[in-house]
Amino acid sequence: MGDATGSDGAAASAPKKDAGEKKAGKNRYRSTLNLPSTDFAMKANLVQNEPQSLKRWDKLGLYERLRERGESQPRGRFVFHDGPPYANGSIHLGHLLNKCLKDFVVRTRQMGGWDCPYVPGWDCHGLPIEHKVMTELVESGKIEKLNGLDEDTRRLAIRRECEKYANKFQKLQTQQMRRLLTVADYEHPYLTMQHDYEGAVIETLAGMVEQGLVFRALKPVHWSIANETALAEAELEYMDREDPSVYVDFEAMDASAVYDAFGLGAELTAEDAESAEEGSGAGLEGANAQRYEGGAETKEQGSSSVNSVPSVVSPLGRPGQTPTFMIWTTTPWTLPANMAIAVHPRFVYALVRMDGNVTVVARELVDKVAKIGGAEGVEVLAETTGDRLVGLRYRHAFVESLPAFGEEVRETNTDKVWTLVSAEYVTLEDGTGLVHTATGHGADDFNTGLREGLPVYCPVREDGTYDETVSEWLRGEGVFEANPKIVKHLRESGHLFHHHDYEHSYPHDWRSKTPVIFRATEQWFIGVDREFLAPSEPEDWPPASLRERSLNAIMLDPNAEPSSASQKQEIEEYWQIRAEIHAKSLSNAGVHLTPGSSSAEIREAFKEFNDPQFQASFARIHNVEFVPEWGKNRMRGMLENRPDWCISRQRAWGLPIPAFFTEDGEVLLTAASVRAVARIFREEGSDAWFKNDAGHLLRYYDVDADPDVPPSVSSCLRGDSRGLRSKTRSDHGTLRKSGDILDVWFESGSSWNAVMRERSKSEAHPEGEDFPIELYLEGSDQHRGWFQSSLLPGLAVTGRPPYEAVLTHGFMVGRDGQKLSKSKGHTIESLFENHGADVLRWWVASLPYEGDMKVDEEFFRLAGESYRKVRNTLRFMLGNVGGGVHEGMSESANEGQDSSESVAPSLLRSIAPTSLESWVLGEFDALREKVVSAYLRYDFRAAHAALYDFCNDTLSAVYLAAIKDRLYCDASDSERRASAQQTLRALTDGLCRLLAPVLCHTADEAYRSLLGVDKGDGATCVHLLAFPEASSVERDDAWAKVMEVRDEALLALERIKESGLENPLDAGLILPDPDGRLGRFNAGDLADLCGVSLVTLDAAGDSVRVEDLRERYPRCERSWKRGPDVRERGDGGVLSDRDAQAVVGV
RNA sequence: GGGCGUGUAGCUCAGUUGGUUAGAGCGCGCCCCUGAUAAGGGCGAGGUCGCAGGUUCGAGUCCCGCCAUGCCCA
Repeated sequence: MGDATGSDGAAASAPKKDAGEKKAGKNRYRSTLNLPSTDFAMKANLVQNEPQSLKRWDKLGLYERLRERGESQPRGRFVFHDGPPYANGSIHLGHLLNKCLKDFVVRTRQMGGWDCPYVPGWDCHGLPIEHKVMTELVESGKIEKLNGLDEDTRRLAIRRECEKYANKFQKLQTQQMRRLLTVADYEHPYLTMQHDYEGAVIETLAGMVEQGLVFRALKPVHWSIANETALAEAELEYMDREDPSVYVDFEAMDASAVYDAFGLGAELTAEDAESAEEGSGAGLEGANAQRYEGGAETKEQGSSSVNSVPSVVSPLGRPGQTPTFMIWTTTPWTLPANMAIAVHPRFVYALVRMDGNVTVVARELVDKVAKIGGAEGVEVLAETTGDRLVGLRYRHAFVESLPAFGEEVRETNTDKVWTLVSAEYVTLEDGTGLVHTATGHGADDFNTGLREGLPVYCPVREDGTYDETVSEWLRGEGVFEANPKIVKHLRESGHLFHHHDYEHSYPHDWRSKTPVIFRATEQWFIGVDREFLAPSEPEDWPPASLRERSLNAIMLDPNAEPSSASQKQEIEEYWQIRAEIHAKSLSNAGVHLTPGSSSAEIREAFKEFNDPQFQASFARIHNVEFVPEWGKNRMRGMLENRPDWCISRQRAWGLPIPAFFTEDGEVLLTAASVRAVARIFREEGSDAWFKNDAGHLLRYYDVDADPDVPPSVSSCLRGDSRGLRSKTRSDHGTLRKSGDILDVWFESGSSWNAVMRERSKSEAHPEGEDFPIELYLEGSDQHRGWFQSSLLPGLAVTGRPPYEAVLTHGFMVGRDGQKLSKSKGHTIESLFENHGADVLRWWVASLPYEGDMKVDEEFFRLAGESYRKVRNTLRFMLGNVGGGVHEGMSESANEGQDSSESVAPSLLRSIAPTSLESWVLGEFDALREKVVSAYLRYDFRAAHAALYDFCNDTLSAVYLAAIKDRLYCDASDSERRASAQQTLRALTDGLCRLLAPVLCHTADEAYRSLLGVDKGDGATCVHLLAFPEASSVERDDAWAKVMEVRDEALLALERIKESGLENPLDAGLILPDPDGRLGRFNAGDLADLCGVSLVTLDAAGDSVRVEDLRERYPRCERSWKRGPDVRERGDGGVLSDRDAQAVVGV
C-alpha cells in the first residue's frame, strides 16, 4: 500500500521505527498470550441460522415446555389475547410490528416469572375473501353455473371456495410469523370459522338478544336492482353516467316565519307588494339591495367569508309571495321520499328574488345557481345564518300527505318531516347549500334522520319499482324510468327552477355493471342506548345502556391513586359530578355538602352511602388501562358518538344470523332459539344453515320452554290451534331462514368468549381461568374496530369489559412521514432474506410505537449495524470466558434450567468493592433493573437503548477495554484473570437473558456457546430461563468519582496527542486525589481503566496530569506497557515482572 | 369538516410536576490501536425545539391560532 506517499519528513520516520518495534514484539510473544477464541462467529448469517434455531425449538417443543412449566411460575398467569389478523394475503410491515410487539410481551412476561400462553388467531370470514373468490369465479366463468343453483346451494359453493382461500392464507401467514421467530401455539390456533368458535359467537349473540339489545330496523344500503341484493363498498365500480340534475323549489309552509328568520320587517301593503312584483328583475332605485344581472360575474359576494355576519338587510320589507327553499339533486327518483331539507348551521343563506320567485339559497352559491338556471334578474333581499332556518316547515313539491310509515323500532318524530334540519356535511361545492334529505336513500340522510328522529322512508321495492305509498302516477314505476316523469311533473307544477343533464361518476354493480341505488332495507342492529340490567346485577340497580356502560367501564377508578395530573383532574371531576347527582339523597341521609367541598370531603361523605344507583355507578367502573393514556380519550369520543351497531350483512361468507320468519313476516330470534342454533353450529359448523331447513336447525329448540317467543310465531310453530305437535320438524320447517350473515366484527369481537373463556374452562374454573383478559394489543385503528366490537358484547353478556388494559401502536409511514404506499411495500420475504428476523425484531424494539413510525430500507440496514455491535460485544466476551462450560461454572447453571444461579455466589462474595468486577456488576444490576422494568411496562424502546448502550459503553468502551490486559497477559491461572472471566461469564449469561425476548435467535446462540453445548443438544435454551437475578455485589462509593476522573483523563490524553504522545500506553497519569478516596483503589486497575501504563496519585493535585513514559521506561514486548519493572530477561526479551512470570508458566 | 395523535441536530429519537449552557445513538470530521481486525477506542463539529401569538421572573414543556402529517369518522 502506498505508505511512501507523503512520508518524506523527519516527523514521519519516527512512527515508522515504532511500527518496526511492535512487529518484532508481536512475533516473539504472541503465542504466549491468552487471546480470545470462540465458535460464536462474527458474521451472524441469520438467514441460514435462524431456521435452524427454529427447528431446534420445534424439536424441543418450546411452547409446550413453557406451558408444562407454567404451574410453577412464581407470578402466576399473564392472560394475553391475540387479535386475529385477516386471513388474506401475505403479512406486511404492519403485521411485522404487531406480531413482534406481541412476542415481546409474551416473552418478557414469560421470563419475568409469569406463565403466558399465547393462542394466535385468524379472522376468516368476510367480504374481502368472498369478493376475491367471486372475482375468480367470474373470471373462470364458473359463476354462471352457480347462478343456476338455488340460493342455499349457490352460497355453499361459494363458501367452500372461501374456506379454501382462508385456509391457504392462514397457513402462509403462520409460516411467515414463525419465520419471525414468534413463540405461539401455532399447532392450535383459533380460526373464526371453526365450529366451536362459530357456536360461541352465536351464543354471544344469544346473550345480547337476551338483554333485548338486538332489533331490526331500516337502513339504506347500496342495492343492485339487477341482482336484487345488497352490495358492499368493495363490490361497487364507479363509472360515468348521465343523470338529470334538477333544482327544485319547495314552498315554505309559513312565509312570515321565513321572513322572520331573515329579519325582515312587517308585511308590505298590497300595493307595495304589487309594485315589488312588477319590479322584480329590474330592481329598485335607491334600494340598498345587492343587484345581480342574471349570470353576470358579480364576485364581491362570492369572495366574502362564509362566517361573516349578515350584512345585507333589505329595507324592502316582506315580499307578498311565499318563499321557497331550493334544493339540488341528481336523483330525482328519491324526491318522493324526501323527508327534510338540511342546511349548514354556520353558512350564510340568502333570500333572493330570482326570475320572479323568492327563494332561499346559500349566499356563496347565489351566483352559480343563477348562472346555471339562466336567471335574468337576481336580487338578494336578505341574509341569515343556517341555524336560524332550522325548524322552518315546507310543502313537498308533489306529495300531499305523509305516507303511513311502517312500525318503526326507533323513536320517530313525524313533526319534523318536511322541515329544515341542521347538518354539518352540507357543502358549498355544488347545488344550493340546501340538501334534499331522503332518509331511506342516503347514508348522510339516514344519519341525519336518526339524529332528528325522522322516519326512514323507502318507497322503493327490491326490484327497483315504487310501492303503493307513492303518488298514483309513480306507482310500480322503475326508479330510473321515473326520473323524466318526475322532472316533467315538477316543471308542470312550477317547482322546477332548472334541469339539465349531468355526467358524473356513479356507483355500479361490479357484476351486472348496472347503476346501484341506495335503498333502505331491514337490517339487524345492536342498540347502544337500550338500557338493561346485566346478569350479575341486583334488581334494584338502575338499568344502563351499552353506551353508558362502555363509558363507565373505561373510566378511571375514582378511588385509585392518580398517577398523573390529568388523572387527578379526572378523579376530581368524578367526585364533583357525583356530589351534584346525589346531593338530594345524601342530604336525606343527613350528609350535607357545600358547593366548595373538596373531592376528599365528598369521597368521605359517600363512604357509607348505600344508594343502589350510586353503587351501580361504582361497580360499573372498571378502570381499563390505556397505553398510551390518550387512547382512552380517543375511545371515549367514539363511544359517545357511535350509532347503533348494524350487525347484518347480505353475503354468503360468514356466520348466518339465526333468525327465522313465519309466512306472515313475524320473526323468531330469541335467546333460546339462537342458542339452539349455536348448538347445531358447534356440531356441524355454520354450513349447516345452508344445508338444512328450519326443522333441523331448530332441533334443540323447545318452543314451549321459551318465554320470549312472540305469540304469533308460537302459534305458527305449534302448527295448529290445538297446540299439538309443537316440536315436530315439519312444523318448524315451514319457517323461512334469514339470509343475513353477521358483521365479521361481531365474530372477532366475540373472541374473548370463543377463545379465552372457552379454552380455559375447567372444573376448577368453570367460568374460564383466562377471563377477563389482562391485555389487548393492536393498532390504534382498533379503537373503533376490535376494542369496541369486543367491549360491547362483553359488557352485554358479562357486565364487564373483556380486557383490563389496551395497548395500541401507530402505523408505518414512509420516510417523508406520509402514508406508506402499498405498491412499494417491502415483501416480508425480502426482509427476511436481506436482514434476518433478529435484525427486524431489533429494529421493532427500537421504535417509538405509540405514534407513527417511519420506515425505510436504510433503517433496516442501520438496525443491522447496531445489531452487529451487540453481537461483537457478545463475541468478545464469549472469546474470553475460557474453556467453556467446565471451567468454574456451577453445575446448576450448566444444566441451563435454573433461573437464579447465573452468577456463582461464591465468586461474588470474594469480589472487592474497589475491583473492576464490582463496578461492572453494579452497572449490570442497574441495567437489569432498567431493562426488566422497561419490558414490563412495554417500553421496549427504552430496554433496547439501555441494552445497546450497555454493550457499547459499559462493556466495550470501559470494562472490556480495561480487562484486556489481564485476560491476555496474566498467567492463565492468575486469580485476577479468573475473577474477570467469572464476571464475564455472569455478564454474558445475564445479557443473553435480557436480550432473549428481542434477539431470540442470537441470544440463544450466544447462550449455547457460553455453555459450550454441542449441536446435538437441543434442550439447552435461553428461552426456558428467567431474567437474571441482581448480583447485589458491594461497590465502593467512590466509583462515581473514579469514572469522573477517568473522563478527565481521557480528555487530557486527547489533548496531549498534539505534542506527539499519541499512544496512551506510552503515557502515565498523575491523578489528583485530595480526599484520598482514589487511594483505596488498585493503581493498576485505574491505569487499565484509563488505558495507560501507569497511574500515580497526588494528594496535592487539582487536575489530571499526563507524563510521557517513553524516555523513562522501556516498553514490555509482551504487554506493550511501560513501567519501572520492565527490563531485559533471561530469554533476551524485554518484559515486566508479570509478563516474565507468565512466560515462564507457559 | 370533526375526534385523537405527531412535528426537538443531516437521520432516528430522549427530554420527569415549566427552572442552569436542550441530551443520546447513527452519520460526518479529526485522531489512536492493529492481540475483538470486513473489529475496537478517543475527541469534535452539528439545534431560532414546525410557524405565529399569549400566560409567567422564566416556556421545548402551559394556553390560543395556523401549517404539515398519521389514524378513525363525516
